[in-house]
Amino acid sequence: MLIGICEDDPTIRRLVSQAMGFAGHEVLSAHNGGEALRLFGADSAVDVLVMDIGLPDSDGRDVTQALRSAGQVAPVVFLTALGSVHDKLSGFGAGGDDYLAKPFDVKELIARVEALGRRGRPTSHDPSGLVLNPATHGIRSESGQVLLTPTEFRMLAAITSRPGEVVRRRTVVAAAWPDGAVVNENTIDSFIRRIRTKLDSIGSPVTIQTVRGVGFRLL
Amino acid sequence: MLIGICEDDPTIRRLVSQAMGFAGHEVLSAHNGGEALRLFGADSAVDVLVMDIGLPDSDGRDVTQALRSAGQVAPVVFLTALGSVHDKLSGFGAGGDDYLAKPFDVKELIARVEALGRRGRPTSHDPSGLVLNPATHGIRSESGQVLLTPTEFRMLAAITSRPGEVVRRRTVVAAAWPDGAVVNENTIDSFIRRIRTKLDSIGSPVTIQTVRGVGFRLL
DNA sequence: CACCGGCATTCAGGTTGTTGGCATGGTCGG
DNA sequence: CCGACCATGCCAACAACCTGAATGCCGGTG
Repeated sequence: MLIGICEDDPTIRRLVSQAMGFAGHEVLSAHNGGEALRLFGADSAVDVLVMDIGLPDSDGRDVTQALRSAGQVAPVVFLTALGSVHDKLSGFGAGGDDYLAKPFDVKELIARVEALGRRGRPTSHDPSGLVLNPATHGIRSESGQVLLTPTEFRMLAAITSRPGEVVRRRTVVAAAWPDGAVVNENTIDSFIRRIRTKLDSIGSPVTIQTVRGVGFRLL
Repeated sequence: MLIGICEDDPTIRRLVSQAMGFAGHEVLSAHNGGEALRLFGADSAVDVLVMDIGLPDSDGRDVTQALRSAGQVAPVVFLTALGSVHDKLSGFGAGGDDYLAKPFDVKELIARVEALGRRGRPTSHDPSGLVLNPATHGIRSESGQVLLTPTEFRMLAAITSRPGEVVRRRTVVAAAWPDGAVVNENTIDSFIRRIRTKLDSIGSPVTIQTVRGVGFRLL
């Protein structure tokens, strides 16, 4: 895996880099927020980001949000000297996926990073390598990544949960509108269309096939 | 899972619906036998049916048999106010798979429903090695698989529900057009032909034999 | 408060797969 | 050998679906 690190303290940076190297991962490191924005944009292939919250030039949460709006969907682990619940929550609010208070055990960091990187169906190992990130509503394949809207994401999640199998329209609706809202049939098609557009905007190898009169399936 | 419930008592209906929702299942509910026949036909994707025996307009066992001959193969749990052994046996005789006496514990109902749902996943009880999947309208044999259209699927389901036995033309019609539509005799042949074509496009070992003047039979 | 941008929803029109039925030719039973 | 029944190929109508664009609905911003 390729891990992106944004951390101003050189000691921690080197420590983490070495440990990741031992664990078999590559590391790309940034010293501050500005560098992070350059290195970890949407075209960067990092699998997981490790982000210090207390950066010299900015707040790691702001950097993360900037990266998100630039299209970066990789999961993020925040590092911070502050251990309060409030900070933890604001970390998640900023689109973070995990949180670790300094001082931390390097092994724990590695474990969490690897867990995030693995995330994707453990059961139905989908052959496409399409990874959905619930924290950010982002999806990524080998060839790119893109952010989905909440409804788009729920809908796609329902379909990818059974790759290769047909998912009924009714099921897709139940997943996309959990409150049981009644929507025009056409609305479903509109969403499917936009998802398809986004899928192939990142050159994804997977496609959503429609099975007339039944539903959709991931191929 | 998609659970179909047929129960006239609104209290029980709501109770069960909510509980199923909590357990992560979708629910489709019918108030009486007639509605059940419309909602839970062969093209319905229900994974398990919960059927009250004491319905206002009919007997749940009769409804179940009607659904069976319409090609519905999902397992059924019967609910009843009567707890006698006799009723229990007649429930099994009607093609039921489990039995629960009122008043019942909702947790127990959920447990049984889930057990049945897991047990017969791609449901079809036919010995020929042909597997029908109601959720996807797909059929599979050792040698391959195809997707059928909704009408094709209902028709084939009716025939495979009695492998080896002759199914009358009128029975096939009733299964394929549950709304009681009147169709040209020739239309049946057209569909049979399409099904046959798809069957041998996957090199299926089973074939549909026509019994002149009577109907069809799976061999 | 007016404006803007993103999201959800709906509409209208074109496109395609499914249906149901026709015409034709074959096959079976008497 | 004839009529009833079934198989086959084909086509028109329809419903399901796709597509592009317009509308309404917030939450944030100047």
